[in-house]
Amino acid sequence: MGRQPCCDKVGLKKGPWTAEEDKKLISFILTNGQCCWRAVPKLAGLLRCGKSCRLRWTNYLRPDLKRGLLSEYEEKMVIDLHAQLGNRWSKIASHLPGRTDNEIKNHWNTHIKKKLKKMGIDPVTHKPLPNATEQTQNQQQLHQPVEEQQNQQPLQVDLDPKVDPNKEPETSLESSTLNEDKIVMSPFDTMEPMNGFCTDEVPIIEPDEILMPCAPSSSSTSTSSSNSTNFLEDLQLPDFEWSCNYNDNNDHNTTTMTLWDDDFISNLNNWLINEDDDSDGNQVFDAPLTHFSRMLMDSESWVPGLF
DNA sequence: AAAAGGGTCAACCGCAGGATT
DNA sequence: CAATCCTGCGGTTGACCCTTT
Repeated sequence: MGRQPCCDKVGLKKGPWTAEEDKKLISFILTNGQCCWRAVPKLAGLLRCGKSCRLRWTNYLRPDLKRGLLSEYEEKMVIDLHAQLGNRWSKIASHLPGRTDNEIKNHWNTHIKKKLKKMGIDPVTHKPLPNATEQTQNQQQLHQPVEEQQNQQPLQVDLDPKVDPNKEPETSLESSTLNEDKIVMSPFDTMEPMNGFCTDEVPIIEPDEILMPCAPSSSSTSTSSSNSTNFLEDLQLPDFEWSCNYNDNNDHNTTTMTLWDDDFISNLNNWLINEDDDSDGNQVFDAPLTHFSRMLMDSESWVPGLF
């Protein structure tokens, strides 16, 4: 009956990941794609449980991650989405490309929560705090309370084209049966100059849409990273330019999403091939440089859902 | 210069729901 | 159909870093 347990948790390493472990995990996933996480540690030669590998990959190593602080625009998105979805961080994250649920959750707990409290907004209910009438006026300009949103015609943003169009539209933000795929944008959003950007227009990167510069491009700056191992900084992944038709409040016309910094290919190649002297003498990955770019360009080489 | 305190965030834990046997 | 596993999610923790005293 059933299947074998995922991991026995005996002799498995815990705690911060080392650069060496990151190397192994990346090289494994680059060559094999995301398969059964349970098998990953064994196949990749890691003394971690599959869960830990998945977490490390999705929260830290995935090349399509945006790093650095959330922009003002992203913050507003998070606040609005949180008002609709509550603490469903993964749902919120799914509307913010390049951001992870963990990242958003952390940002919410460390930054946004305090900001909202300062502005006199209850971060849980998104309603004005009882003793914060003064601040409330302030915040109303930024983010209207839920009740007022309900009185105004909320803008229905259908984030999922598969949603039945004949469905009764959600009119209450506090509906306990809120369809998480239908996001009611706050009036704040309707007033905010969106420059044509809607959440349902967030471009989804398909693997075959990822353009990998084969030749090293001119130097580009890597995004800030507060990485304990400095691993990604070392990688210097080449920039992936994706044009978003929205502005954040800093008047940026485009948002650059860093996919791979420009020296990634050569760095990774050096790293995995030349520098990879495992203590046990195993070469983790010995594909030539060209293999990488071909693999990354060829959609068929990707396991669906790798990103 | 050192200690204390606070902030940040990567990683772990436990649970739920769906999948598999 | 029941038992078990797998994956993903949200809450929490603790190590590290920065600022203040």
